[in-house]
Amino acid sequence: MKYPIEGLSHTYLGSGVYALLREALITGRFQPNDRLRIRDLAEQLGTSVTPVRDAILQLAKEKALILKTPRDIRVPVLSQAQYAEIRSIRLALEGLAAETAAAKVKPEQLQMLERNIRDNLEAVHSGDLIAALKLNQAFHFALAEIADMPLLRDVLDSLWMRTGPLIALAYGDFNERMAIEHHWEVFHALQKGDGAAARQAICTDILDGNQTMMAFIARREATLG
Amino acid sequence: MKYPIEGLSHTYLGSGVYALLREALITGRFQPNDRLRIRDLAEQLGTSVTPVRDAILQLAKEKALILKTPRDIRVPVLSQAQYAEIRSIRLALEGLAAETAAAKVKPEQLQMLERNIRDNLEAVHSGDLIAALKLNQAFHFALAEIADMPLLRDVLDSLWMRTGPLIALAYGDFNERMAIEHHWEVFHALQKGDGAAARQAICTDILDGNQTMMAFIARREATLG
DNA sequence: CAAAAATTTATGATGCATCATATTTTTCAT
DNA sequence: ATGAAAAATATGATGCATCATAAATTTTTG
Repeated sequence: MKYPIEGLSHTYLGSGVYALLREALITGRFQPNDRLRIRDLAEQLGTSVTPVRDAILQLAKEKALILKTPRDIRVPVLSQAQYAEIRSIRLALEGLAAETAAAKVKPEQLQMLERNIRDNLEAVHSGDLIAALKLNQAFHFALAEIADMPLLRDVLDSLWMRTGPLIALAYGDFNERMAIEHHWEVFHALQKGDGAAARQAICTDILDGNQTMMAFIARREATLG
Repeated sequence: MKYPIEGLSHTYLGSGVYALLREALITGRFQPNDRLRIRDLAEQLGTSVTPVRDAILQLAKEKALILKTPRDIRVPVLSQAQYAEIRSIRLALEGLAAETAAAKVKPEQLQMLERNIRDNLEAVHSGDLIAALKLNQAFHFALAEIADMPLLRDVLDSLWMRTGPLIALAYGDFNERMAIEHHWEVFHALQKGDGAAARQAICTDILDGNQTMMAFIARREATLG
């Protein structure tokens, strides 16, 4: 697996490495409990260790990576409790974002959302898991952007990165279809400017598939000790 | 001003520097728009630049510091919009924490809260601003801990760090008393196990003084351009 | 052969030299 | 004196050498 780093913003190699690792986490290129090595990554990326180290320290701060010991860097394995907590936080924050978005959404943003949902449907039908995961993420983040809440958006980003490896793994394993019908409900609620309905819909979307995921984690915990 | 770094966790000078800078931000030792220099800090702390750089990059990622240009590192100035957004997020998350805490709180935790409130009252009466700020913060974080939501706690921590310099500045400027009477309401709600009341009380606490703070920001924005 | 000890290896932390660039100061022509 | 140009300075980014330590491997010993 190669990660070319061509053409990345100069004056900040570290940011480029960060972005690459982040992407790899969200699209499941790394799996929970995978170990990362600064030197290896640096070699693959063709940089020195410094930018890689910067990026890894940042990801570790967000808990998107774990420094089990000072030199054992791993993709974290989420416990059921951690997954449940993230879900609770997402319900609160994405609910807030959706509700706020309903009062602020502009026509072109609705168009953008509609486009996203259609693309996502297509990706799901054609079995392109990575594309579907990215579009799903984009939809959720879009609500925070429409709500004009960039800080909230950042918090979501951080939460998402932590569940990324697990989600990708689960969907990859099950071959289960990602369900996005609730995105339409969110869309229509925004269209009507109905904040309460938008909140309700996005929360349902988050809760949808929750049982399956909790069961998946439970099974993993049982298997791997 | 000296920041001794004695006796800090070995195997990680960076964490120590991070903790010191964090503390300095929250207690108002740095003011909004202050510029920080890696080399200066390294010298004051008696370390090399590497750990300082690590810490600063981390703080920048959390937006507790801003890299205006790659080499102009500053304490961010919050706009009214940013302050308002943080307030909205805090209402959602601390509300969730308080509500959850009400269902889980243990007697010794109630004692701890009571102790915190009494200490805080004392600090306010004796005019010890720094102590009062720290105790206030500890109270809010305690709710997340009682709710057993460590991730939420981390998010709050990050949000708090961003408002820290502003709050400290505002209170220092006004000589206004920090009001903590709502902490008692939270306490009694937790005692009764009344989640809704706990949520209500902590939200009121957050909103209390909100007008004053918004006005303060507005005045600053007008003054400083 | 097994357990303990010693050695080697792997790997991140730290410090620091160098580089590029932004900022400041100085110089100089008008 | 003024503004432009040039030089000097300050400062973060990057790469890398070195260090400390944990992990793995080999050797030794009973």
